[in-house]
Amino acid sequence: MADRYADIVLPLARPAYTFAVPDRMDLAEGQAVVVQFGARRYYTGIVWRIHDRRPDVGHVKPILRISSDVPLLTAPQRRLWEWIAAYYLCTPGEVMRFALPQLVKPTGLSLEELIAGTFRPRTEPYVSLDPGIVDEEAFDRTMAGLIRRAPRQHAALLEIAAAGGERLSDEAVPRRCLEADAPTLAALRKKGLIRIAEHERSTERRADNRFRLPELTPAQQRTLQRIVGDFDTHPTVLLQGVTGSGKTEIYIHLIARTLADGGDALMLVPEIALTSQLIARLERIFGSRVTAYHSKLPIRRRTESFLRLARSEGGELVIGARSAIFLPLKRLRLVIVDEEHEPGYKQSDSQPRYQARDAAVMMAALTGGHTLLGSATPSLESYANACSGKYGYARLDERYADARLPRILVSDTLRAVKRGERQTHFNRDLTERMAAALRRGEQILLFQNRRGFAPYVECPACGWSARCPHCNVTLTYHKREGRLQCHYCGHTAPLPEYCPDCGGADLRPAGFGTEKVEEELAKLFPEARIDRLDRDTATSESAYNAIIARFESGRTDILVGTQMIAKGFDFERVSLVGILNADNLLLNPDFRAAERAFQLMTQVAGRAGRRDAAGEVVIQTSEPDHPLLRQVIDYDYDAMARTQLAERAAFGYPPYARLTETTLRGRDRQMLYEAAAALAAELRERFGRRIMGPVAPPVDRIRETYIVRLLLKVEPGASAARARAILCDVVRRHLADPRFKSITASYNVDPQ
DNA sequence: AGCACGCCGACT
DNA sequence: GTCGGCGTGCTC
Repeated sequence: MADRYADIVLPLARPAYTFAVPDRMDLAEGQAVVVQFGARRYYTGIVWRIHDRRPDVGHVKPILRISSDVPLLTAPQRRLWEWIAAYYLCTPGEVMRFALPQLVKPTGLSLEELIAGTFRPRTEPYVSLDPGIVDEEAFDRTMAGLIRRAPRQHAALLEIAAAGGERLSDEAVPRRCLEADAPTLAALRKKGLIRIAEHERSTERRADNRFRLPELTPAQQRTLQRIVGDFDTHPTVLLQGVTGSGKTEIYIHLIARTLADGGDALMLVPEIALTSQLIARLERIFGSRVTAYHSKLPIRRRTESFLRLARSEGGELVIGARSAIFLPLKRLRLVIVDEEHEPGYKQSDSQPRYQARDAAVMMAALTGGHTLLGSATPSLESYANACSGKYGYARLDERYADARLPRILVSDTLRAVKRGERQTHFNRDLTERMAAALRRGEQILLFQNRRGFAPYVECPACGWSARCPHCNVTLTYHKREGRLQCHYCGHTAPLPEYCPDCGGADLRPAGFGTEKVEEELAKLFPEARIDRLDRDTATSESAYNAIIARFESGRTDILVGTQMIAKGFDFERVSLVGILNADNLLLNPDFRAAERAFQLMTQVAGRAGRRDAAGEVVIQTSEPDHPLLRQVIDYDYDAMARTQLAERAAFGYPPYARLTETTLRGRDRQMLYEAAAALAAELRERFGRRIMGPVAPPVDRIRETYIVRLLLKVEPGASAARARAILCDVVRRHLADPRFKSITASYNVDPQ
């Protein structure tokens, strides 16, 4: 028999390495194995390909053992990894690091430790009757003895017996399913009447498919039919539904159909931490079929979900963040991407820098399933795909109960200042309406796109401002700690008393964030109950939920917040929404700025308006005539899309071009810029005007490391894949120059 | 990514 | 005289 070899993907930024398959090892592609890599390191890797070609190296190490009884990856998943690695310019190993974090053990483990470190499932206490009383006679005698002197123990025993089934048995029931309290159970255990033991958490699925589905309005019904019809001819359908039209109900019906057929459904949401309300609703309908998943769960929980799904035979519903696309759903038929326009679907900070929405479309294609992209304000990429017929398209324009969209008023801050109608950050247009709303006992949402108190501290006398010594940014003033902090490297410094430059004593926090807005509101409306929702106050899911609950129950009158207030919840009593400063949204130079601004303002505006009366929205800006505002006021998505698509076409931006961003980093600024300029020149020989830059990003130094970027634009029709291959090749050769040894390059394909 | 191998400063 | 700093280089 010929020698067998296997290419093993390891969780590293390296290509697959080839190991020898021991003679009697029964190995399949997609399995996890343990190998020795280097002198002292052991890794779990994934068998990518089995073949008989010996690699051209002196020594080929053998695979040490198979480490999983279930195949960890389905065939479509391996194809997805390959696609992500090829498209987003990383290695399959980097995809593995992210997709299977439970297999990326800390190093320094001995082989024994690594092997012993195989997964231990989560357990919970289970209670069972002691075998000694599992007998009608013995049980009755015991019960009779307890009924007078220990009624609670009597009740508890009865409950345990009843939970075990019709007939008396020592079957174990989960502790959490019992009403009996801990002391009672402890007493029973002490008497030897019951046993309590840790068991693996029960994983049985409920078998029935009769879900209690929400009823659809006629409009929703029509839209559902349209989607189902479009799925016959299009693997992907875009559902554009205005805020409050009930896209979720349609999702639920589609999920129910999928599960009833024995298929799996995956629902991606942009920020899973903020969707506990949605998860609860899905659990009420689909019971234990629901798995919530995101990368902030403890590894143990993630592993448990992962293995349970790997062993499942279908009928699963996963609701998760972008990382959930990597779960081993064997019968994936439906992927729903909710709020598909959200930038959070693109992973930007680390490899793999993938766009989960696009990966979802690819995954559904690989499994022959369907993808539904849902949004009130679709990304222009998806919208263009719908217009061109690449995606199916369904629209849902009716709000529930004919709820009207809130009226939007643009308030000119400069004019308000001139007329003396501006107090701190509030125009009179806004304060008057706030006062009126408070008088009527209605609630107010205020949106400010910047958290914290003041983004910088400056000296009005000489213009000095506090900057980070390690990064090229101003330090943010955190009032509560009374310190300055760098949001990039974490450096902190005390707030100086005097200006270090001119000795001036009048250092001022400048700019404003949510914390400052909150403080000013308290002065303006001393009797109002004010709360704040941003990353600083919603530090955990429970803190977030508490703020939301206070507002929902009417214990808060005014809620100030960042984007966070635009997500998830619908508040019935909100009659007024204020956008405190639209300027930074409108004047951002990014090519996506207008699209983002429209999406954000529309989303925030959608929070206003009760079932019975239209709400009002006040947008404060110094650019009241900006054409985008007209489109926001009219809720005219189509006009926005037409304008923006025309601009993108004229200037060659997505969806009319594909972008790849190359980032160069180095500690030696001079050398970095030299390398970048030379590289750009070399690339221009190949790509001409398709190369832009080098450009220093807004923050061009972080932790003593300088950053420059180059952008490659490839027009439709040309092969973006080929262009990227050439790009990587040129960059690799260029950086091989010994002078540029300390410079690193990274890529971001389709940057957001 | 890690870890080894390899050449220059403050410690027993 | 050695312990250890982190700069390059390799891992089937």
